Amino acid sequence: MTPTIKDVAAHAGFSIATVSRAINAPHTVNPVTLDTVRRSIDALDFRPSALGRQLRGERTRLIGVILPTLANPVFAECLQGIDELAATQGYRLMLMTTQYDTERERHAIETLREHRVEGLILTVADADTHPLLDELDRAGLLYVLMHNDTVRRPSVSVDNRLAAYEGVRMLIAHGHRSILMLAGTLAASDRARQRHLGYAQAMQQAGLAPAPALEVDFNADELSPSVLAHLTRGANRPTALFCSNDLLAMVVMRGLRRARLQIPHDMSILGFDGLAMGELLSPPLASVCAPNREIGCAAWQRLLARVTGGYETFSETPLALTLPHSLREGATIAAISNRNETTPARISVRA
Amino acid sequence: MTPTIKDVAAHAGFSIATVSRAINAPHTVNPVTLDTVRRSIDALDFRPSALGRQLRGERTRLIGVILPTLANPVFAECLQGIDELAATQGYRLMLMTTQYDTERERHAIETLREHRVEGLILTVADADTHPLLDELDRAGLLYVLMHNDTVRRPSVSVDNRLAAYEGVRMLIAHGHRSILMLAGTLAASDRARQRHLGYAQAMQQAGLAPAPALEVDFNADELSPSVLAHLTRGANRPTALFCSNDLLAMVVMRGLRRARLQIPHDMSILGFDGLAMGELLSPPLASVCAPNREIGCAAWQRLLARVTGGYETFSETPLALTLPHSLREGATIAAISNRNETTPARISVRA
DNA sequence: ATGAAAGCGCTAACAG
DNA sequence: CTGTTAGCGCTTTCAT
Repeated sequence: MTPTIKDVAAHAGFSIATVSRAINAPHTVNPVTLDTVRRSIDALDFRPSALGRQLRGERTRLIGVILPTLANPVFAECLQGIDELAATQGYRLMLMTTQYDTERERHAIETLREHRVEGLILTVADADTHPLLDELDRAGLLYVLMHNDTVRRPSVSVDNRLAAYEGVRMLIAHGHRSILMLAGTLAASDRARQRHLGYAQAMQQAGLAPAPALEVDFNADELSPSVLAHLTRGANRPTALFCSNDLLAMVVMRGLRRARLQIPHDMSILGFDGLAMGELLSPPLASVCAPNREIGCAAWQRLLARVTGGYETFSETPLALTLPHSLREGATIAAISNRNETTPARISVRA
Repeated sequence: MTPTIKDVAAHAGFSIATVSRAINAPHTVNPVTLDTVRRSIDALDFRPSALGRQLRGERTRLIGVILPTLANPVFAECLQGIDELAATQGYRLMLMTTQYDTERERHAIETLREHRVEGLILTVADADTHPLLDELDRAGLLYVLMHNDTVRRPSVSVDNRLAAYEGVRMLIAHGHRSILMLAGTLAASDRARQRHLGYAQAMQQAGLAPAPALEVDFNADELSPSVLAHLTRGANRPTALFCSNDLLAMVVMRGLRRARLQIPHDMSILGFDGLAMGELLSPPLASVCAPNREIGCAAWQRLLARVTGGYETFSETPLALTLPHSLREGATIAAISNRNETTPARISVRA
């Protein structure tokens, strides 16, 4: 069906070796021959099989990418960065998503290894304790994590703790004293932990009491009554919410609006991720921003350096590469008077 | 480095054929042998090379996916659908993005063909006149388009013309008479054309004058003065905008807000795509919704049917599969009194 | 400058 | 039930 190098050789009247050379090292073959061969290649619409090549040579120029989901633009943004560089440098991407499911993670890694990918770029729930990553280490398969917050493994991320700390300090600077952190239900992730740590530190430093993260079901249409109760009831109801990611922040805002709360008048909102889309919201979402696309690019570059560089196993740069974060003030944060947080917050012009 | 079937054979003391059988047809080998072989496989951490397999067998179980960009969630949503089914059915995805660049499209197709993908799922700017697709037809490489609106090629989409028609009718039903369509600058796409057609039909049918689509730069931070002039100036300024996609709608809304226009009070907005995220906006974005995820799923199923089914070249179902669209009323549309469109619109409770 | 031949990792006849 | 062998499409010595 599909023509092979043999067909070309026969058509051109040369050996397959010559055809191979004509393709891979044109200068080593007689110009006239070269021309003939090329004509045959065109005539047959021949396309060298990557399979055959890869089997022969060592390099597959294939990189595996494993992401939790594409429903969250954070990962789509990272992937954009990766894809851009991959395309430039002649590498192919094999993509698999896991929905944070360990079984699917295992399966993805397995599949990708069977395809002899030269390396892996991935995001997992919790990197430190992930057995599959230990396995990769043992097997010597190169990988770089994105977003995972760990010093034990090759990774690219922001300083989640510090970033969250600064974000919450900003809330405090705006006069908020009762601040709650919200997280998704599956949020046993390393970065969610770090973000909560930063939240807690900022609170304590201001002499405020940090609370455990409140879990919110991402997919529910409405906020659950119990969550809503937490957010609205009496005495020391929170005036600001720190959401562990932007998508969650958006879901929460919708829930609050449906419950007739106004943002930021009745509740200030701070997200995390810095989704490009957040800026398009009304009001623009305040967020602790990670450079998602750049994280993807950096992960790619680190991986490629190791893949091509070869042997500098460690001792090079630190395992964890930390990229700078930034604060997007947005307009979902209102300053409030410090007088009395139990009454509905008042709008301040300073916001 | 990586162990091969030979290593396993040597380690187990059997031939490579037996090892191969132990893997692919366990029931055909002696249980004791099987056990030994499996032990060796584990001991060596052997993983059969997909390369070797593919080279031998006909099937690569590899599908290429070519998307314009992942920055627009429309495509990420489609990809989710594809990926879900691919994972279930044991296929691998090779992903490439093009940024609507023809050269990159060519390159992506080329690369994917070299990898002997069994089929292609893709979205291009304009399917009807796309020379590369003709080439695919000629070469007999199976493909299915997503979102492209054409009857000439295998595709899955909504009826863009009809959907847009209904959307604009909805605007008209809300009392709007001066309605403008906005499109992205690179919007020479087949679906943008169909959507404009639907817009024009709805307008004409209501005795209103359709205007050419107004081009808006997607990436600019602010709306250009000339665009803004179109939207706000005097006599018959539009009271509603039909945006050719949701992302554009969001950008436009930001621009309008910066220009101190209120939505929907001063301007009603209707998007197209039905991004999941649109529901999270405030106000929730009215949109003509395509079932993006399902489009991905359907494209996958059609492709796989052809890939595995084999020979029913045509005569089966029609080339273009049209999935049902829906209207999401959202809250970016206000009803206006029909009296006098030249004065600022008034809020109506009916919205 | 070109060709013959080996071999990459694997599967599939075909023998035994 | 197991082994031998050929060959998938290609690159790469090694001769010529």
